[in-house]
Amino acid sequence: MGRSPCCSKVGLKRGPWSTKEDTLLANYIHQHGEGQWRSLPKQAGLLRCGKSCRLRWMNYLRPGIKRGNISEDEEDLIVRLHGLLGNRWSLIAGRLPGRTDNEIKNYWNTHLLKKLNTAGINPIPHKTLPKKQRTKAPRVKPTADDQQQVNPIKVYLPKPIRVSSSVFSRTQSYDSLVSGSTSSSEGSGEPAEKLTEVASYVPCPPLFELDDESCGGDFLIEECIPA
DNA sequence: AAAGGAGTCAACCGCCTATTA
DNA sequence: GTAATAGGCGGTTGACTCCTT
Repeated sequence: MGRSPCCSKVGLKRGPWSTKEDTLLANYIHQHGEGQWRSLPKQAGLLRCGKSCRLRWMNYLRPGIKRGNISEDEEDLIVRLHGLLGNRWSLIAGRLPGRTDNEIKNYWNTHLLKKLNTAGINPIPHKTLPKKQRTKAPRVKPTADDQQQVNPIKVYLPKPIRVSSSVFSRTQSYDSLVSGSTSSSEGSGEPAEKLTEVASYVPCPPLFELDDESCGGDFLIEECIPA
């Protein structure tokens, strides 16, 4: 079967959004709510593809979006979550209120990858997620009743690994690890030693390496990552 | 001051999955 | 059961800005 294009590109505007377009989109969504992205541009009077409208709303116009100034805590959380989830940017973004998947993805590619590489850390501690396991939540909006009954999304995690507090403390930021300014490595100046210590930071072994039997039970991601 | 390189990030592309007809 | 459609996602691109020479 042929895939129809998401929209006819003839006559549609591309590139950066003007403030007028932003206003039109935001006003329309405030009045009618999100969704119906295909028909939205026409009804809102925008010469844009529906996907483009959705992206603009999700990454820029949506209320509550924080922009820039990713804090050390957030950075730390991104690295931890990436270690667990890999390039599942939308999932990672879901754990960082006000942050978008696009922003996190950009931040990872421009800042964190470099930082990790500099520190000699393999930024891909997990295996690529098998395509089969790419699951999504049902698109139907749950009712209030459903939300009470619905099971939280479970993520299979291996058993937690105890890492000696001499390697790093819970309060130690990722930055301090990468920069090597830990008290334990201070002054040692031994690159190999530092590398080993930092490698221990990777919070869990590869997430999807384990089959169901060897998994050792399911854990909620909340148990591993502080909200 | 100008040119070129590097860094950043908004937006696009194409694929995948879920839903609907 | 199958095809079409819609929404969502991750990867990539390219325009813009900043920095260095």
